[in-house]
Amino acid sequence: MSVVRKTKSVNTLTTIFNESTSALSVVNLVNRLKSQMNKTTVYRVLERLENDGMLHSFIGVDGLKWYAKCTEDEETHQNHTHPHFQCNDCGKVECLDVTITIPAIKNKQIESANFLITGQCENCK
Amino acid sequence: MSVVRKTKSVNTLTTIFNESTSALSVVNLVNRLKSQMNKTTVYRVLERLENDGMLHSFIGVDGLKWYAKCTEDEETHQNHTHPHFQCNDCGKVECLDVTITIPAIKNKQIESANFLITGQCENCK
DNA sequence: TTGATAATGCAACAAAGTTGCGTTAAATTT
DNA sequence: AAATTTAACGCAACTTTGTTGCATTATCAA
Ligand SMILES: [Mn+2]
Ligand SMILES: [Mn+2]
Ligand SMILES: [Zn+2]
Ligand SMILES: [Zn+2]
Repeated sequence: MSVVRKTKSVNTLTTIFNESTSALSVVNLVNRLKSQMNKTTVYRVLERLENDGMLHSFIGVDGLKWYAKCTEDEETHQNHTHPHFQCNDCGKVECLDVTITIPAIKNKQIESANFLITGQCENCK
Repeated sequence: MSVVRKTKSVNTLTTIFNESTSALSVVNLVNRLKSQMNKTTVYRVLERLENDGMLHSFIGVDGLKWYAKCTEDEETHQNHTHPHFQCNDCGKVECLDVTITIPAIKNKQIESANFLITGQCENCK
């Protein structure tokens, strides 16, 4: 349990992620919350929410950090290995509910996998 | 043809990649070549070598940019979609010669895919 | 050897993310 | 309800990665 106090910042970010269907970049959040909280706070709250299992993070094509809400299944079973999709046209990033099977790689111990698929989303293709 | 002059910097970096079996991060290259060339030059030469099809790049787990030599097959057929492996213990990054099949994702047009698998390499597991 | 210009060095900059520390405000105790 | 504790915050300064503009250098071909 990383978040021990329900602060205004925690509530704001929790609400944003609960109301969003897509992933959100830290840069985006820092910008739109500029008047409400400090950028350091954004980084720290997101980190805590991830530790709590509410959010998960990944790196986008541009190298920026993105966060998305975990599904109930993920929160309980820590099954966080799903691919992400980033639209090259509108920039939207989403979690994909598909399973990608990783072949066994000889002499290597696999711990986690990050899949990032890019292309055109439903609105842009 | 992006590289039109065989400069000392181009030769240095070409040799490094020809002699390396693993991928190399730009940060690493900038550091070890500090006495030989400017960091701007490192960035620019790598960009040109990638445009020429000799190297390909990808983003590591840490968000840093990595480069690796393309295989002959990749140089000719532009078949650059292979996974990469990053060792969590020693930090080594390699290209993996395995095929990962991306399932069709409805309502989305897939353009490219980045796969990054992390774990322990042969030396560290 | 000379001339055109691709490539480099350098310094300044931009953007993402981190750190330290004093202050504020949640939550708990009295 | 007031006092206490300390998690969380704001702010400023900093670090790191990567980029840009421009003067200078060195490659290559005429
Ligand atoms: Mn996701
Ligand atoms: Mn590769
Ligand atoms: Zn789109
Ligand atoms: Zn290793």
